[in-house]
Amino acid sequence: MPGISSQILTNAQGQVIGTLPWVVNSASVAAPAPAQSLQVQAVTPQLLLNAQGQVIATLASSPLPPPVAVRKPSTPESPAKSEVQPIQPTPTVPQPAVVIASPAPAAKPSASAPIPITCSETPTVSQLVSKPHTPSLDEDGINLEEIREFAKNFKIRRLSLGLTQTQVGQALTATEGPVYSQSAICRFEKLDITPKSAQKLKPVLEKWLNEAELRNQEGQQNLMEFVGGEPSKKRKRRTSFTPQAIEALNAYFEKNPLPTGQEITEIAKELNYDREVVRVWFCNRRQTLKNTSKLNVFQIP
DNA sequence: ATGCATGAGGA
DNA sequence: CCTCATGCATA
Repeated sequence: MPGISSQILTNAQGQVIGTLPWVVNSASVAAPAPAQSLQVQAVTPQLLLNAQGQVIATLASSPLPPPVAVRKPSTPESPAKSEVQPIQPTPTVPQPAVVIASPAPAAKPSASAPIPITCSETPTVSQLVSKPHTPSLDEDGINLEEIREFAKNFKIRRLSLGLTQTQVGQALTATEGPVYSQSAICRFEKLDITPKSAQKLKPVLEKWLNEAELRNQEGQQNLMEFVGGEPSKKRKRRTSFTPQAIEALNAYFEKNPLPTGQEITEIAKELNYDREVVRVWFCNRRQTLKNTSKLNVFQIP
């Protein structure tokens, strides 16, 4: 049915919540599309963002001048700045070789440049010598700047690939090594985590992203495609505190963020909530406070 | 994007 | 019990 493209609607997390048929200029769509087995998006996606920069929709248009597409010989910018990584665990996985349910690898004879990184900069002596750098390391000697830099770049590059946090999480499941959820991706991007966690995630995401970009260049967009919703363990239903309860809890927290077991019991009885739920509330409150006062305090996204 | 839950590890 | 790293579920 030429002339009709689909419009995919997603929520803030990039989860597909619906699709709409969309009629486009029929004159531009007559592509027989020979090699098209079962993938949905072999096109360059265009993202629609809201005020908060969240993806609210994805427009998939067909054969039109690709805005942000393949570019391997030239390097318009230098998103990947050469950076030294002091303590890289050096994973013993030489080639994880992303294994996804893809129909056929399809011989793509086109050679690809594995590492499109180019340093066209000729550093001057002064640059080499006097590098103010301001490494701003944290208590554990973690380079916060580097993390922030990468987090920012990661998001940009992820969006350039037209991928959502959810998709990255799913794709990660298919690859070997550590796996992280949409939540983790989200928190990493906004640095709503401890520097320690961030440092752990960085290599994983970096490696994955590089491979994803490579696939993209080769047209092999079959990086993901997996909706395998496997049954998960039963979980206690999330407690929803009333506004009054929240208010009371916050008041208690201000007075004493670390109540004793006895105090917890009293508070729980007072507010008529399960004791364990109240205890966990305090734990989470303390944790949230910590996370949002580290890497995050310096930036205002 | 975030709130509550889970589970490992440490006193 | 606490902290920490994470994730499911939900707003």
